[in-house]
Amino acid sequence: MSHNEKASLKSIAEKFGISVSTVSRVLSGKARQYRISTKTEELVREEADRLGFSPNQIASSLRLKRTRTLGLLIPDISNSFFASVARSVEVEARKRGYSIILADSQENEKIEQETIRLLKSRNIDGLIVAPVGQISEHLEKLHKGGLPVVLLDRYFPNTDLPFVTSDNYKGAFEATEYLILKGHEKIACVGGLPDTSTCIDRRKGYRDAMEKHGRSLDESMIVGDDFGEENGYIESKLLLQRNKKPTAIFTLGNLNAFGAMRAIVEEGLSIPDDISLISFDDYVHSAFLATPLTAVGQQMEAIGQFAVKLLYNQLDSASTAKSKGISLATQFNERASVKDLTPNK
Amino acid sequence: MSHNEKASLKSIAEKFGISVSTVSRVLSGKARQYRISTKTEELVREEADRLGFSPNQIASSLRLKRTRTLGLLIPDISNSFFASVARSVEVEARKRGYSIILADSQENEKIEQETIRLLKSRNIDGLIVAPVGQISEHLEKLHKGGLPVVLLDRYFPNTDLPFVTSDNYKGAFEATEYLILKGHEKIACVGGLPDTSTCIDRRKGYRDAMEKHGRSLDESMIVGDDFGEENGYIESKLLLQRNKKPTAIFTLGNLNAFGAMRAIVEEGLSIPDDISLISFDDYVHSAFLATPLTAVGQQMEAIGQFAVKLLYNQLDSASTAKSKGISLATQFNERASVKDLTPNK
DNA sequence: TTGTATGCGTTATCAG
DNA sequence: CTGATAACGCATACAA
Repeated sequence: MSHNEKASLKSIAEKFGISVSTVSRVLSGKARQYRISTKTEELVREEADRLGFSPNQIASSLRLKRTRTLGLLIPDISNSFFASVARSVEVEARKRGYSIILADSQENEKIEQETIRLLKSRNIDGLIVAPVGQISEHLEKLHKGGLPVVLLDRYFPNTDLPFVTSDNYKGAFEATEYLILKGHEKIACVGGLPDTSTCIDRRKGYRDAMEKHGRSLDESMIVGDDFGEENGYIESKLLLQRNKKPTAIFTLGNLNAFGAMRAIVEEGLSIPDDISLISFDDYVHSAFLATPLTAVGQQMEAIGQFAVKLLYNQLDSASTAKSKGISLATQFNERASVKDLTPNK
Repeated sequence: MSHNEKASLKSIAEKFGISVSTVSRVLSGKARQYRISTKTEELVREEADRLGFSPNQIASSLRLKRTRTLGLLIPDISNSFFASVARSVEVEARKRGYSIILADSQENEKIEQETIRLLKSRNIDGLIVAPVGQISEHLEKLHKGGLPVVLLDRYFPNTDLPFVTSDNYKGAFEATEYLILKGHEKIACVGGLPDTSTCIDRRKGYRDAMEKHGRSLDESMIVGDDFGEENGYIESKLLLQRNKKPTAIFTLGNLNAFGAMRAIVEEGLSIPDDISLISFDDYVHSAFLATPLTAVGQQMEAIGQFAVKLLYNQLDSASTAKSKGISLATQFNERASVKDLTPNK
């Protein structure tokens, strides 16, 4: 039956004694435009269906200089936040006929740079990237070189690279204010990679909330080197062993929060009785944690969709929309990890 | 400076008045083999570096009929199990010079089939797939058509498609036996998509453990339609409202477990005092759950690595290794979600 | 309504 | 040691 060498426009054309162009036109939906006879069109269509044939995208890409492929470069796809965003990106991209080449930079700048080069050599039409470091040159160069780029989660303030992120400032501000209104004075801010926009904005939200409410700003309460669990653990542990412990910890990322929990448990303390905890990044199953965690949720699905949309605006030359960047609202999910220290009225 | 049209073998060749072939040879590391003069080689190398140029993979792919691209088709990349496996696959594949086109079938057979077609038209060199349904024809056809395929997580017993999965039978057997040894009689088995190998094997493990220990096998205690949270919730809820409630629930997947927890909480019961819970699939942060969850862990990273390795065996024509399938050991993680019902000695 | 011819950028073959 | 050339499969300008 199907012992053909390998289907192609040519093989189909030969089978019916017609030309490759005709087959190409039919299969790329241009039968109308070229006024191909219904008979011919049918013939080709049926044969293609029978063979399960679709034109070779590689050849097409070479010819059209367009691969309909997007690069998605993520620091850690096993992190639930990024996994959710990635899913959204993939689904949204496929809707528009684009495939996703996934790459994991493993939170490593060098891998990020190498991978970008790799992706470029694969002729992606656009790149969605959650950058690892604070260096933006390589991305700006790409962008200026004509490759559509959209930043995810983190952005670079001094560039015009479009981005999609949450309103990190406001989310952090609200979380901190919530703690303050619950009567907390000594609030620690734990975790985050210091030079990333996410960390900077969240810390600023924290600071401004403290100031607004006249809380003294103890800089030694703002600690953290990255978004990892280990860092949350270490910094929390140190904080908890001080003379003047904080009464609340605000972690800047979901992994930081789990590290903090580990430290808290290890110190024999409990949440929220001994110490309150709030985290940026909500967790799918936060409600089932030992103490249901109060957290700042992000709109992962929307982030992914916007990223694709912003990229699409750049891909579609007709589009005039030149969005610079988008901040999405966060959601404050109050659960049970914060103790109310205000005197009962 | 770099206001070149677009770098290519040709543009570089012209710049130095040499031939495209020579440039190609240098840049594909065949300078030695073709005994290119050191001078020429240097020249080309430097220029390529200066431009950050790598040969166009699309053109190369067309010529070589090999894309160095693998398809990774997953039912839900936002599920932490698959996210971890995906990360491992991507890292392992990149090590070997392969890129990953990620596709999410959204637990939908139709999307799976369409996507496979899409991936094929993109000329992937191999496919790693965690199939949604119980239909294997499309995959067998692919495989017989010469496309290397490796199944992930689930396999089809009556085919010779190579697979990587956990030892689901043994993991489930151990979990069930553990419950029995803790004195449980009425043990429910909740969740799982009935016709998948994972579900079948896990249920068989459950059944055999029950039988081995002379427990009556109440078929109405084996319930579930899929691996989702909602199904875990519904089935658990129904079980808990029976006259003769189970004293323990064994869920067949991580999402099922969260559904079960939700039902348990909603019924005003507590784990493990009122009901014990064990789940297949461990959870990164199971230890921090309200009741630290006893669970059967899988080796996500190894699964991903093996998948790539098995695929690689097929890609590498020189290889004789024709592995049929691999089962990886599970790990039983005892925590605190199971109550000991045995009389104190 | 259809066909012919060209080129996309690369690699392999063959020829020097 | 190097070069010219053909071919990979497709899409389009041009021709009929």
